[in-house]
Amino acid sequence: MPSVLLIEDDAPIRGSLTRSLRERGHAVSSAPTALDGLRSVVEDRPDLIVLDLGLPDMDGADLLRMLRAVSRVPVIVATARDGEAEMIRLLDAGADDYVVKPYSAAQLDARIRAVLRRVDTAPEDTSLTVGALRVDPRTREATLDGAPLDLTPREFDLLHYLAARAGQVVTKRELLTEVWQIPYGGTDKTVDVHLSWLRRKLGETAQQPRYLQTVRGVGVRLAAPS
Amino acid sequence: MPSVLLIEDDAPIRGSLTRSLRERGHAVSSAPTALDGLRSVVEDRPDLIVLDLGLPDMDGADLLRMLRAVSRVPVIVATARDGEAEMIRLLDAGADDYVVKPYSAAQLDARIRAVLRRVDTAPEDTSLTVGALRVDPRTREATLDGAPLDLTPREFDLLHYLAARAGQVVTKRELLTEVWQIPYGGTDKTVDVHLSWLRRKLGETAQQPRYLQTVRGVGVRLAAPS
DNA sequence: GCGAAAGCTAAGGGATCGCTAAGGCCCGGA
DNA sequence: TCCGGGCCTTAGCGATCCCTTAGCTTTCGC
Repeated sequence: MPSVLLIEDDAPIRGSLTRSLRERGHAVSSAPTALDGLRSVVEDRPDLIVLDLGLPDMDGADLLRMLRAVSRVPVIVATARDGEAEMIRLLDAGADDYVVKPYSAAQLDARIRAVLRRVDTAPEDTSLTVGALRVDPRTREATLDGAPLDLTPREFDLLHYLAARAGQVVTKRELLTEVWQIPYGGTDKTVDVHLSWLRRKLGETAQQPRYLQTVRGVGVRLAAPS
Repeated sequence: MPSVLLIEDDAPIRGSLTRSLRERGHAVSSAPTALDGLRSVVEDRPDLIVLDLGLPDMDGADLLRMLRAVSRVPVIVATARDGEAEMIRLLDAGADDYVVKPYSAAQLDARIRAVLRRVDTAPEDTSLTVGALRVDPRTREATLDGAPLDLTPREFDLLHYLAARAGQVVTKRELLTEVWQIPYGGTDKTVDVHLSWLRRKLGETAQQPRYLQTVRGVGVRLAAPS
């Protein structure tokens, strides 16, 4: 279900829109100020933002520029009827669509679906490629030679971390702190076991490595086979 | 010149720190609130952020998390003397250093330089080249004439240590303490054996040295062949 | 030519690593 | 609330690799 963030300072409008959009099948969060909106963008990672202009704490164009700098979330801007000149500026500045106030929930819903459809068909590619191995953190899918790998959460995180550092040797300590989020303590054997499982799913063994090379005494390295 | 962003709500402090840091050779911008700080981060892309806790519009930990989500700018946190518990939390949350209020501009300047130095030297290319020999500690790969050398951990560490001091004579004692991490004790023969193995893998002998030259009575030297 | 330093080979033992299996935790469904 | 399944951790054993030590030989300096 697509999640929508609504940035709107007028509480009654915010409440009724939230309710209406939820009824129409969106997961909706909302924020009354630019600052709360930014925080929500970072923490909740919404799929789309509806941004009402005229916020108390920040100019709409500024906020839009900041949103663009932070992520590529699509933004629908809501503006008053007489602000069409600014509207054009905002579209140029990277807004994906706009609605003119007052607008109905049905109208907004239609715009949201349209924008999401458009964005979905041109998905941004965050995937990493190492040889015939592809790792996409956005969808949390990994494929080898085009065939999907069935990985557990840890296995995926591990593979992704290694793929992001392809060619480099990574110590087990580093993996424990970065992938496992254990700053100290924890045992290397845990990593060993997961590496073993990864190897199996990658169709290789420690004796016949292809992607996952152990560097004895140091750690492990993910690299394309030569 | 490194650019520093100072996020601090107290205007007099902000002013005086800005002036002091400029005198010490930093390009300084400043922001009185979390929101302005975020805007400045996005727009000015500072090299480092000094973040004073106790901002009016946002909790320090939240802001730090947002900063981290947006970019990897190093952050120095300033806190009151009695906030040490929170300090630890913030360091765990990704702060790079901290200063305790009240602090002098000189002190802050020192911290800034230290953090920038640490960050600058981190992602550098660390590979060493001696003649046709290349040693990269990051990937732990060594090549000779482009062909990879299959080295054991100790052999690699030994070669790397010598390559970092190419042309210099290094004693076996020094190698035992620095490469083997044995401050005292240990026998030179151990080093001899490893040097022998290294020679073999480098395709040379003690009689016909190319890179690895023994200086009788003193130690060994790694140098490009003439 | 002698002694000390260095080179090299071989072998034993220790550390690391690979993999399997078992136990426990968490979460979702009944 | 109980149950079941998936997933992670821990434990253990076997295998492999690598480092050290020992011993002999060679080389160098005097």
